[in-house]
Amino acid sequence: MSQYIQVAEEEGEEPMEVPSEEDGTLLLSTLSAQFPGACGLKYRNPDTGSMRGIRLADGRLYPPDVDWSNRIYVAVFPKTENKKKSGSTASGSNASTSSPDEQDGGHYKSKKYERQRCSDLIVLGLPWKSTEEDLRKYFSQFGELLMVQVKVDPKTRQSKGFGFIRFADYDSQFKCMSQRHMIDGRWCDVRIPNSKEGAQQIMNRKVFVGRCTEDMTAEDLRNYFGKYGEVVDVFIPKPFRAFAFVTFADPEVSQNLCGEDHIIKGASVHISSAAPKNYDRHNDKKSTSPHQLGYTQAYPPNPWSQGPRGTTQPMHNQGTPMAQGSLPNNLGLGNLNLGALQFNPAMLAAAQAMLSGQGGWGPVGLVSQGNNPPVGGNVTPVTTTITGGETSSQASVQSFGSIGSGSGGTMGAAPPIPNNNSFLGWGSSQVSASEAGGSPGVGGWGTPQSKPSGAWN
DNA sequence: GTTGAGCGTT
Repeated sequence: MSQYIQVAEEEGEEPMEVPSEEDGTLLLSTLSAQFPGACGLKYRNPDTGSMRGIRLADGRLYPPDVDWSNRIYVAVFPKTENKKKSGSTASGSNASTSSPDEQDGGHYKSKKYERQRCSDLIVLGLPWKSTEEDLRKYFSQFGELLMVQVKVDPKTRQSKGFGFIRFADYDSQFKCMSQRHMIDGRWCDVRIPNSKEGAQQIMNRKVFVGRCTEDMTAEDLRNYFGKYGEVVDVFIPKPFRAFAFVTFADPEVSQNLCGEDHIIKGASVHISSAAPKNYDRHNDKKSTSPHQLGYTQAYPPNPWSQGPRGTTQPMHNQGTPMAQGSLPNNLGLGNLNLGALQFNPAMLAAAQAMLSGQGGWGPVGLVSQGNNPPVGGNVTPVTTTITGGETSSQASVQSFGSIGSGSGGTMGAAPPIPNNNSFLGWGSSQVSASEAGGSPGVGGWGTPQSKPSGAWN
């Protein structure tokens, strides 16, 4: 049965509730949707005083007992991301880049966010009166800022209502983009600027594994590929169709494997890039518009952010982000080497159908698994009010306390999200500073929880 | 001293 599980980013911190599946397991994708980069769960065993790890298999976390009970779990992150643990010392030396799953020091290193570069971010919807100092104060909660700008009219010095920021590290950027922001009483959006479109290094985390044999189970593939990096999903079409999809947490791992042949259970499988789901096999090319490809949705890890020019797609497509634009030749099925007859056309068509059906695209950071959408129906906002110090400016952070389709509902049955920024009343709704501390003025939501001033998770 | 979808005097 489904229940909500309390998870904290670190022990002692305020937990957030994440929904389990009907079978009682917690999808790793559900966890990582709220805790980007998380790769597992643990909790402190009161009997022994030590931390106890939660079983993870095939992208699912299993309750330690008959259910999850009421204990508070702590999200586990790959060592390289656990900056808080490493403290301020030796932060520059990346002694280990391995994820916990990584074995035997292979030549594939899991870089996680290290390879993700920061971009300038545009901040839209700023109050006219907000200054760069205000922005710096507000956005510093997410991490070190390298740049803060508020665009003003050169003559009047009046703010144009938008600005730009840049974080020093991707993790900060990721966190910042994963939510909307209440700044001086207005909801503001942080997005990748249009001018930076295509400059992102979006890489597919999902690989196509061809020439699979029938005796290869998902566990086999997970075990095998686990030595190259953290595997977040394995998908084997049923009935047997001689191929599978393996999704890694790190797109670089996927890319490194592409083109290689590997021996699994005595059979030679071929690994190649999984095609985007909108690949147009009739014209033997992918769709021309990157927006139609879901590309603009692929980058911002903010699942609630609209894409530029209103191209927001429903978020029920699970899947992986895809190299696009900057990596023109690794898309589609053109790189599956038909000429070598490694796969027959029926197999390719079946593979494409699978990708189209279950979705090959998704936002970075929303580790996908199975057919479960990362965003469900009912969403409960958490509003944090942040007082901007002596400037008396007030800002609050909105994140989500729980995501799911509510009691009894399955996430798979969640309705698609409308393709516009009025979803959940955003886009046009603005909340006064006085309202911000209480119920957000966005329609249909339940009672928001409050968090201490300045808190982040 | 007004406005509220957008995209950056370098």
